[in-house]
Amino acid sequence: MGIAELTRNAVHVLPEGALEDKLEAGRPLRVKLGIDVTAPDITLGNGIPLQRMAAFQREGHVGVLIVGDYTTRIGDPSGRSASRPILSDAEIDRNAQRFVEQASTIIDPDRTEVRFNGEWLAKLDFAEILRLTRTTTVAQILERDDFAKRQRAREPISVSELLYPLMQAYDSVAVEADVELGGTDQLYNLLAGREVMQAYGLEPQVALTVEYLVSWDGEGMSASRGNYIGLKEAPEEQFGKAMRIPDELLPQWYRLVMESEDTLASDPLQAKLALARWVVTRAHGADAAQLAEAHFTRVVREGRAPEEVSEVELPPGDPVHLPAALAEWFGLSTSEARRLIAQGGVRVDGGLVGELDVPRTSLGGALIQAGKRRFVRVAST
RNA sequence: GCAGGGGUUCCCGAGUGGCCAAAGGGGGCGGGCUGUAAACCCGCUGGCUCAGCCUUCGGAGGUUCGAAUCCUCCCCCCUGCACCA
Repeated sequence: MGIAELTRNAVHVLPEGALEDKLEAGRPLRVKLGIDVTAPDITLGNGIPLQRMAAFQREGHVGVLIVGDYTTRIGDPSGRSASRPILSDAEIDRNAQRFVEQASTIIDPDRTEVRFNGEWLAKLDFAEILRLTRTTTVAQILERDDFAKRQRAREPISVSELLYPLMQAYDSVAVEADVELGGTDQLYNLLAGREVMQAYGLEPQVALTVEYLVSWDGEGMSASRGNYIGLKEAPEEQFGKAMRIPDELLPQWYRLVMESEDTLASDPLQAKLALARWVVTRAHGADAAQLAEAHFTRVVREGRAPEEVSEVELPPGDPVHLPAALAEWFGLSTSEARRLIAQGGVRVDGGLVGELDVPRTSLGGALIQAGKRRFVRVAST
């Protein structure tokens, strides 16, 4: 146990020796992790630092989960950055609600404080904000790698974005964090938190960053990029997406996600199946994992229809104009549906479709397939 | 404020009067193959009951038989200068 487990998969634990000192004090440490509310899902990527939080909790420490509702509400006023859409209050609240539920697949909810940063940020008046801004300099903030890159690339940086690290740092002041967790991309923000805490007369937090989980597209997993597995996503989705990662990423996923020391089985398919099973099991339990795997085997590997297929109604008219019907059933545009048919991607009861207009009688009760894994059953007349 | 450079289809990015629904790449989708929703190969990728029609190139007008491409005004971004409590 002890420190090795707490810092598993860590990249930075700064400053050196500080964590040890805090642990020696013997009191429960407050371990902070902030999460954005821009997307409704917490991802397997967020799971990596959450797993560290869980490790601290097992040692008797307290997790402090910060929901960035206020930071999200403010958004990015440049209006240019699509990566930070401004959400409505209702959406933010709904997302925040789901967060705790999702995070609880990893952390111990009984040893977790959930705090919304609007709780303190909303109360700051201008004078206090100025006090906060005096703790740092523009040069320091621009040092941060992504700002530096955008400067070089001559991309816009709004002033409010420069304030983000300070807001996050202030969170640490508000909750009196002992340790702040984050991906390696967060290193700057975590260190900024130290300086600001010090300026506010608090003992600065320890910055603990963990490796960033790389997704199937080779990019860091993030909700805004869409390349993620949600911690509470449907079992079949989780399973399929896990099977989607390239073989080369398996060792990293084993280490970061499963925290497994296993040298991988020589058979990458088996290794990946085991990973997929593991992910679904943690989120939904072993039974769900088994069902998800059965679904995967049946639909993806064997190319058969799933056991459960949702039922749809036939549109009026005879013959039935298939592009319009498919568009309706599968949420496509009729043009997409046409292409799908033209490319041999549509089957009715297993038979390839060539015609755009099909007699009504041939569709009643039929199994319609669009592509490899989209199925629908037409209600029998 | 002044000067210069920019805003193109989901993203990046070509395109400077007709051959442009717009190159190329990414992503996505479909097909093939397979050990997987890996890898690889091929195709498709604005909409529409589709050999045709309709709507797109920051916005609004205009020139022209014809505009993403030319003109006018406006909005936004970048760089430099000026300003700098």
